[in-house]
Amino acid sequence: MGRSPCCEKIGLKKGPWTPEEDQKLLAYIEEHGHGSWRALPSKAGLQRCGKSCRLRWTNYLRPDIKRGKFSLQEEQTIIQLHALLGNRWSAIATHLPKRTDNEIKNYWNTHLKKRLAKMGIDPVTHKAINGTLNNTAGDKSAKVTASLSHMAQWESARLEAEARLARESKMRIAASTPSKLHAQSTSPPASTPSPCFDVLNAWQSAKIDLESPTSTLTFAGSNASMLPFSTTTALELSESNSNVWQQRSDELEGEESEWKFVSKQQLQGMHGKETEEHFIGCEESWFPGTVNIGAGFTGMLLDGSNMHDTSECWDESSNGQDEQRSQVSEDAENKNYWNGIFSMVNSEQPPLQPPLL
DNA sequence: AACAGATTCAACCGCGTCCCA
DNA sequence: ATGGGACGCGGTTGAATCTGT
Repeated sequence: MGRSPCCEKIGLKKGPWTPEEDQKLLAYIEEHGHGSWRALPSKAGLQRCGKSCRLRWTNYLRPDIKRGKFSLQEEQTIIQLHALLGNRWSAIATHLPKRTDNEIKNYWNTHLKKRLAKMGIDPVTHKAINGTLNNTAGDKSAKVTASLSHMAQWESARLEAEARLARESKMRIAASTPSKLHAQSTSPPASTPSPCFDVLNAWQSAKIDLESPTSTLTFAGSNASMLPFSTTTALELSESNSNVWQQRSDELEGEESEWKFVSKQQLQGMHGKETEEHFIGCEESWFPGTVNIGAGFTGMLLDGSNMHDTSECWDESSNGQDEQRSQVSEDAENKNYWNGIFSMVNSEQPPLQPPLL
């Protein structure tokens, strides 16, 4: 019920937008706001249906859209959230500032899904495809995945609800004046970047020692809570395994290769602790030449046990001591991990976006 | 240079949900 | 409680572009 009449039924234009149409739509929304999408086209002098205008605005013309390549962290976040939420693109987009659900969906379908498949990971279930991974990783994967799957099922529903709340809150915020916004005691100071829930930050807050005095990484952004982390794992890897890293780096080219590099670590059971950047205002600031380990959530699903050992990175054989330790602490770590994520979800305001004009 | 196949991504389609009278 | 309008979401399409032969 309630379906809008299609464009062709009322003789409206379809297909690609012309610069003139874009200009009309932009000018109208800048002056009046979009208001009712249904009423907008005639008011703006466009021979389009409201739906088409809304899509054009939300997916392309909106000023707060970041276009261009996805950063490594964005890719990781997408994968992680997809593992939790499935094809809930709008919910995933809630956690990727300046990216649209459509863009994320396209990127998933054209890039990430294929890469995961190539790596032997089922992009739907985020589980290892039988026989495509080495035994160690595969065994761990099955074990850990089984132990986490019920949690994921429960909590994905919860995250969905959180995403919904975030959307609603965003709408309220968009309707509020800046002064009202500022008056809300739970809101962050207007002068600081809006907090953006990031599952990686949650991960870090739950599991990672933030101190990394020897870090060589530099990052944009000033909010300490959003600072990325150069972890001991990353350092150990970049130092003790620098030769190997160099060798591997030589073999790999470009961002995609680096992504593969990270993924291989995950598959081999080596989980570094993420280095991280906050997306807002510092995209592309990660260091191509520095090990940027994003074990991340898919990694957790594949192998949620160890976060300590870096020597396994390029060793085909796993470290038995670490494995034992991992098993002992597995449950506790999983619990900490999930608790960290969901306490972060609960404590964070939804990502704020500039109010629509 | 020309063609074919593959890839990308903006845009469309149709359904579900929300809201209001 | 119900029906209809409006909007948002996820899946799909197809033109444009890229890549390989």
